[in-house]
Amino acid sequence: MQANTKRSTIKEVASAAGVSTQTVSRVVNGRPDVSDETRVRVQQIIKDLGYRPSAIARSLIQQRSFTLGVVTAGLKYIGPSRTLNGIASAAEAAGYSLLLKELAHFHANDVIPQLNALYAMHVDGIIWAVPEIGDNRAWVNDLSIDLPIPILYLAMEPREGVSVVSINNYQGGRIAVEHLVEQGYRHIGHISGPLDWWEARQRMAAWKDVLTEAGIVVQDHHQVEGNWSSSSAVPAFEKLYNQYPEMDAVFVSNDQMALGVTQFACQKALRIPQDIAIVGFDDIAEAAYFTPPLTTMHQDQHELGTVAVQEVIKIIEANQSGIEIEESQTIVLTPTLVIRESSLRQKEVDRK
Amino acid sequence: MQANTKRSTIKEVASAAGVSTQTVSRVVNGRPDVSDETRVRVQQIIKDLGYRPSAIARSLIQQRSFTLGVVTAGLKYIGPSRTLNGIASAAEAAGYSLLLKELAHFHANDVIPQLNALYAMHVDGIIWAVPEIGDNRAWVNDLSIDLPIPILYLAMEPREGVSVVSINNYQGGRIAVEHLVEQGYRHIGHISGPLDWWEARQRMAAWKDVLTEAGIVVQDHHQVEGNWSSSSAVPAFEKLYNQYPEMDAVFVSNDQMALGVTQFACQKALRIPQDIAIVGFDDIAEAAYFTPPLTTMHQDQHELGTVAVQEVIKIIEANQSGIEIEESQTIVLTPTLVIRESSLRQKEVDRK
DNA sequence: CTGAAAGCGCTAACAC
DNA sequence: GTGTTAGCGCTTTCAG
Repeated sequence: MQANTKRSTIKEVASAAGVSTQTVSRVVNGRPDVSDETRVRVQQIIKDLGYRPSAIARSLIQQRSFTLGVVTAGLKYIGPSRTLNGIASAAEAAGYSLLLKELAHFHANDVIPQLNALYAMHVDGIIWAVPEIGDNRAWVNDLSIDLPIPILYLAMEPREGVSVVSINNYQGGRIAVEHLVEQGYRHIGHISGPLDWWEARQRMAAWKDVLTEAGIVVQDHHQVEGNWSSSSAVPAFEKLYNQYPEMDAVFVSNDQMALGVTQFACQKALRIPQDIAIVGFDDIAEAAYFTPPLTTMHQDQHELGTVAVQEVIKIIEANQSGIEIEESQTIVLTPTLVIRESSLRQKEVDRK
Repeated sequence: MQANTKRSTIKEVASAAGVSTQTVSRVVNGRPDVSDETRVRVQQIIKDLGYRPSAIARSLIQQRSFTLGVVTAGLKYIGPSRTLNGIASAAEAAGYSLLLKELAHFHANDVIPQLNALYAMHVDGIIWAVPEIGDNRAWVNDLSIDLPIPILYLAMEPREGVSVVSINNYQGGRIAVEHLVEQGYRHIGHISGPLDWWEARQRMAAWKDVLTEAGIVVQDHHQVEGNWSSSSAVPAFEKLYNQYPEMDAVFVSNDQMALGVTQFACQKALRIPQDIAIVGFDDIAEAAYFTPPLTTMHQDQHELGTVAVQEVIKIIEANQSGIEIEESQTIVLTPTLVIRESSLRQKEVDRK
């Protein structure tokens, strides 16, 4: 039992045990070249003194911290949190600690201080998990902030010379809209996310392409922009419905907005999916319990995080052992369609 | 522009500038006792070499890291994420970094390694943000893991000799149920969270107490246990409804479960709130867009996090300047009622 | 205003 | 098996 006052050092353990600090170090690190007798004695003293080795002193000398830096934003939303969850569990499994920085805003482009702060803490690698918005990626190719450690980018448009792990939003959008087309819908509107978001543009582009390929003419007034929130979707859908009254289905760029659409439709006595079919994106936990349950694109943000961790660590280990590996890898995960009631062409029997 | 290869040191800067490392240190730390000429020259060289001071070397010598350890669990749920969000923004504002550990399970009680890992990284304080479940707090009073740094506990039953920042779940439960009683409901059921959770027990106790005080007899079959998820609420509510058919209102221990209840009610053609009123707990972003919009207890988990950070830092700074402060403070935040349609006694006019 | 020496807590490399 | 020496990158202390 140690006193709750100060950190005990390897030196104190050494002198209490009557050995050198070196021997204590060997015991702590489980090296084989210590006699059993010594080992046991030292271990006992370590316990008695409540000695806990200093990881940062070790980092300093080994030039290796077994720590990963993570820069994120918008943790109050479930998407970024699920990704962080994946990062945290993979890091834990790999024996790495996590140093977390959250940007105050998604748009923040004063990123240099964040990067420097992480580097100052000797992180072995960095995962940049802030979504790509507007020009907040302009700095990526700025060599002046080049760090001697790997940086892995999440949820970003793949780029030359940069490691990226991403979800294929374009493909996801295609699958969603193709599903609606297959169900027989021909007047398919779109509520997009904010169009300065790369992900929103990808999903919208897919919507356009699939319809065009199906021989359906896409016009500007078939689409309205939301801001990802349920509240934004209510006026957005109202506007869309007014300017596109033939609309019989809508691809909504995330589930929160789909919820807003659902509420509005309910108020206007529009039946889902008989009068208007809905497909969302994300597959949040609540989607299965909307009224009616929401068809949506499931994206595995948890896995996005775990893959990211595995990739940085792969690069770190490779650098460590001097192996040259291809610098910039790009990994893309594809979302999957989860079909629920909100998008199903009803059979005659279903119409009461 | 430095080469993307290795960390440059204070020594390199010093010799390149023709000064001592001491002088470089003074420049880096903005000390006044350097001539302007020297300062400018050194700053230029720092830039040229891409020198970034090592925070861990500094931590080692100053015995102070300006880093907080955070232990959390369940980041895939929105509650813990919102708290982490609050922690992160407050830490950023105070100039502290965050070292994050996520427990694989809520129940994990092998906490010593987590604590030790954080301490090994020289964190200045720890925020324990894992909910209190079963006996996963048994270790709190175990002196053998006493650390020489402050630990602040979140969302835990207040205890002697321990600093706690918590949300008053009992009070929140009372407010929720009192609202239903005021609306005129007399047959109020309860779907609780898992009863090994302290928070679930608190809310349930409040439900019992308020009804009893109102002269309403509470019986065992008026309550059913869920597991916080929407899916658990469907069979839970079905069972509750069968065994308590007079029930005209239900206090559900979180919003996800309230959503499950909503869906089931809708399928059974039970109208909300005419046939069954619902009050939830949490005020998740989606709650305002349920059909009908959900009355719920808003708990400010973001603030829970910011307050926690401010408290640990207060203790840290006090210890630092040798001031003795009362060791164990308890701060309790109270949730607020957000009234929406799901709980309103309808006027005649509202009934079509 | 600037520098030299010592050392934070630990481990690599080498001796014995 | 175990100890000694040196030093990771920085700051504190004390001289000048």
